[in-house]
Amino acid sequence: MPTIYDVATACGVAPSTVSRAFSRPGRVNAETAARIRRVAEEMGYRANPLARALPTGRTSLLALVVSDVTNPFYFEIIRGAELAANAADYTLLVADVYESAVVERKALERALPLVEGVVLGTSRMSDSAIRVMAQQRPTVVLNRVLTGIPSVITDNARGTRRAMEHLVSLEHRSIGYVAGPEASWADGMRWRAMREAADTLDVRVQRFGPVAPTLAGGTEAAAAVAGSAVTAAVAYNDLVAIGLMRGLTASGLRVPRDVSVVGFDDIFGAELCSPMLTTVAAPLTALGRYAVQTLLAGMASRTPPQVRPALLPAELVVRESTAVRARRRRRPEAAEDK
Amino acid sequence: MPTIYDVATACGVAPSTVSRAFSRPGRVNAETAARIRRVAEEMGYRANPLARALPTGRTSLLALVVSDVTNPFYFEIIRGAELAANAADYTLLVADVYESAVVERKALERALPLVEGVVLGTSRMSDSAIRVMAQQRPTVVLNRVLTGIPSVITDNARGTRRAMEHLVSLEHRSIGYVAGPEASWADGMRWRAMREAADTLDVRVQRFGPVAPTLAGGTEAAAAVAGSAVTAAVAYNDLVAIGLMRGLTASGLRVPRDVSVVGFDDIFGAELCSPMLTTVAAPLTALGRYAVQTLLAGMASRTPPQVRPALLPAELVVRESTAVRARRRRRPEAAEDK
DNA sequence: GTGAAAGCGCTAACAG
DNA sequence: CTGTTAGCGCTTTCAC
Repeated sequence: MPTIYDVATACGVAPSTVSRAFSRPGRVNAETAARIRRVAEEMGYRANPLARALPTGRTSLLALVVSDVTNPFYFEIIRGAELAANAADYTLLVADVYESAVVERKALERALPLVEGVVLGTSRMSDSAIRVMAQQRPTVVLNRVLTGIPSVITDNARGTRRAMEHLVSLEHRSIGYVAGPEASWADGMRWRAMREAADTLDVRVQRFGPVAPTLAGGTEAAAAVAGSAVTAAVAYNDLVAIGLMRGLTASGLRVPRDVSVVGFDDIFGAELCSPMLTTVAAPLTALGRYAVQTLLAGMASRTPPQVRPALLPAELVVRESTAVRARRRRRPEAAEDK
Repeated sequence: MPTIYDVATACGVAPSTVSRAFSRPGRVNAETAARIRRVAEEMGYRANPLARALPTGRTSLLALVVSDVTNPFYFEIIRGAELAANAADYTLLVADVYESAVVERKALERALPLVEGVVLGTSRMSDSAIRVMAQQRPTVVLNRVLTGIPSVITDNARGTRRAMEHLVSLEHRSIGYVAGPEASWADGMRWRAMREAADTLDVRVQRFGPVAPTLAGGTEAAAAVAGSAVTAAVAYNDLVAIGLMRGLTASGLRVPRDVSVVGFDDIFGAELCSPMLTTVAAPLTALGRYAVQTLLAGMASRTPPQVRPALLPAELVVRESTAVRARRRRRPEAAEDK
């Protein structure tokens, strides 16, 4: 690997001139600059990023911390973030923390000195812990609002409203919500939006759960939903929705004929199930992309950037799990046992 | 951020002693070492990884290049790789290359000077390009054999045999294979293993396709499969298998009552579909883990490591898409049109 | 516009 | 066992 010195001697100039030719092309004679670049090219010279980073701190590395790489929710987010990072000539470091605040701290400790900024995807750390680390490096949080720290979130309220309007247009008048983890900020948001939409649209809503945000969680909620008067249900997320459909089917109901089901997020898998899931699609790629763009912007301007969270629009994707309410709700066999 | 100098003066020793206290604890007085560590701890000293890497080249960074982060096939691989990397106190850099050889080169160019080694997951680069980059940094390839370069692959032959045995035990005697991309090394492997198993087990096999390795590809193949005498089909991968089930269902056949279907890989989603897919599960996490362990081992010993590819066992996961062959094959409605 | 020189924070000989 | 001395390759004043 040739160094800047090799190029310098080959060009008959000082190393500092070579350096300038790359970092500050304006401040060097156009001709010499061109010559230097050409020679460097010929020699196959590549600046050593480590050596550059040591005096300047510019590592061209950004960290994206995800709570679980294995969760389909993140795939598109990672993709979007990486796209934006690469576009700005940054490399993205994805750290997986297995849903553990402890691992998250460790991963951050490891990565922080290496990166110029970090985006926290659904962090498991406390607000105060996040604030502490935000002082060390520019930070953007995803799916969480934290006053003083830039964040980008999905417009769940609007998405929920769209879902409700859709169900109402399908003549549903009594709609259930299968709640996710109590601690989830998104869950609170969604349930509140549902109640508001219910008021506006003049329909009844009923809350089930909370359940774990998994297939099993959804299945677990099926009995209660089946036993209720509800003709449609919105679930905390797609996994819960799919589990719910499965449980409903197992207890003798048909989706969507007897009960319509709507999920949240539109993860990979929402169109793998049968019936394919109608869901409020989170702008996953955009979320990732916008998060790093916000981060980059904040890094560029030394002033603390936008204080209010960026709201990215959610969109309702209508597939097969929702249909016009049946004239009469068929009683599930399972419910008769009770 | 305190530096090594701050710790040194605070302890009344030379900086090099502090350095030694951390990197070569044996070569320094146990007492002073302890004192240094304690003081460092108190001051919140953290070695600057950049500064350490510059003279030594030890960045504690490994790269994992995946052809598409968005492909569920990789989730577990990434998880496994990250686990192994972290266990060895390395950080994993995941680079997504959007199925493009060009992007792959670029990503590698960016990451190579930063990392100590790289694992290539289903690389889109040519063999020779891979060999060139393998000279720059220790390399391990996944799902591909490349003489001279360590690789770790799934034991597809055995997995295929298990699938065939399973189908035969279910009384199937005529089995189809829906082929994936011609260029796929795994595809050739699987089809060959099927033919061999067919000989051993005395059943007939028939090849369909090739189709794209996607849901649509599978759906596309459904007509041909439905029109054939085959009572069971093995698909190139899970996505194709799910698409196939869907297509079969659409043409009036029932899975598994009329046709049994088996996939490959056991991606997230294989148990989301209905019926849940019986599939030859690739040891995804193990693949990732073993790849970085192999890489690390190769980096430790200066001798070029194991030359023959590591074969990781595949396992048949029986779910709902396979069943005993029906007495008589019901003719699909669609097939009668032909 | 260009060269010289002083580091960035750490490691690795080399002496003592 | 410990201190001294050079760097790693690049950037950045500061002079000229």
